[in-house]
Amino acid sequence: MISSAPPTRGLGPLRPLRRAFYARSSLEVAPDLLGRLLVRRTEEGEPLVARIVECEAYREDDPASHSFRGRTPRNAVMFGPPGHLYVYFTYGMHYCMNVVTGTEGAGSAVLLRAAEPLRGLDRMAAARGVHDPRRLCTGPARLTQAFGIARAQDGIDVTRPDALFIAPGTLADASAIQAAPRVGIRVATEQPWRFFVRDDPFVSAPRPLRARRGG
DNA sequence: CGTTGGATTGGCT
DNA sequence: GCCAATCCAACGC
Repeated sequence: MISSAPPTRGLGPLRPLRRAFYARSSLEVAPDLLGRLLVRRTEEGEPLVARIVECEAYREDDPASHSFRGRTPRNAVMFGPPGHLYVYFTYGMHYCMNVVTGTEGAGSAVLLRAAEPLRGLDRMAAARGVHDPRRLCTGPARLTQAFGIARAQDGIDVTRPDALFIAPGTLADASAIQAAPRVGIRVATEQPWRFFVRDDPFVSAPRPLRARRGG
């Protein structure tokens, strides 16, 4: 018996991608995040791990971006150095998380929208209040809630092997990466800056996970 | 200082 | 398909 690990793919090394990974255009970083592993370390237990399957690029010349109208206290982290976490609160109840990209002062980031939970599903379920694996990390606010990310994590450095980072995992096949318009925005809807793994069941649809007749 | 609406989700019709 | 939940940033006066 070599291993008692669950029968998933090997995770590879759980160490952070370096800052150079993030120091590129959000349009380059976003598709390069698909298949990577989001890793959450807390004081207790093994780390939470999920495979990123969907994200969206935002940039400063982009009317849909929080950074479009300049720096404010809320979006300040977006204008800082790459490789930091930008967490924002919205709709009075939800947090969403981005990784800052590009050069310091640019104001670009990638919104993490959905992931396939791989480790620590029980604790994700406890944080979310549901158990269906497809409802744990499928959607930006769900992902953030499952990972215990909130205002306190705004600005943390994701190139450190601390609270939250992204490990190399296995980049999704280029042939499986699909681009489409971003979700939930009212402007710049013509830009295909949402990137996701085609046919992956953990990608969020505009109305995901509703019971479908015969489905 | 008042108003508006949001990079969402879950529940009901 | 529709809408409430529930806070607060952004903006106009």
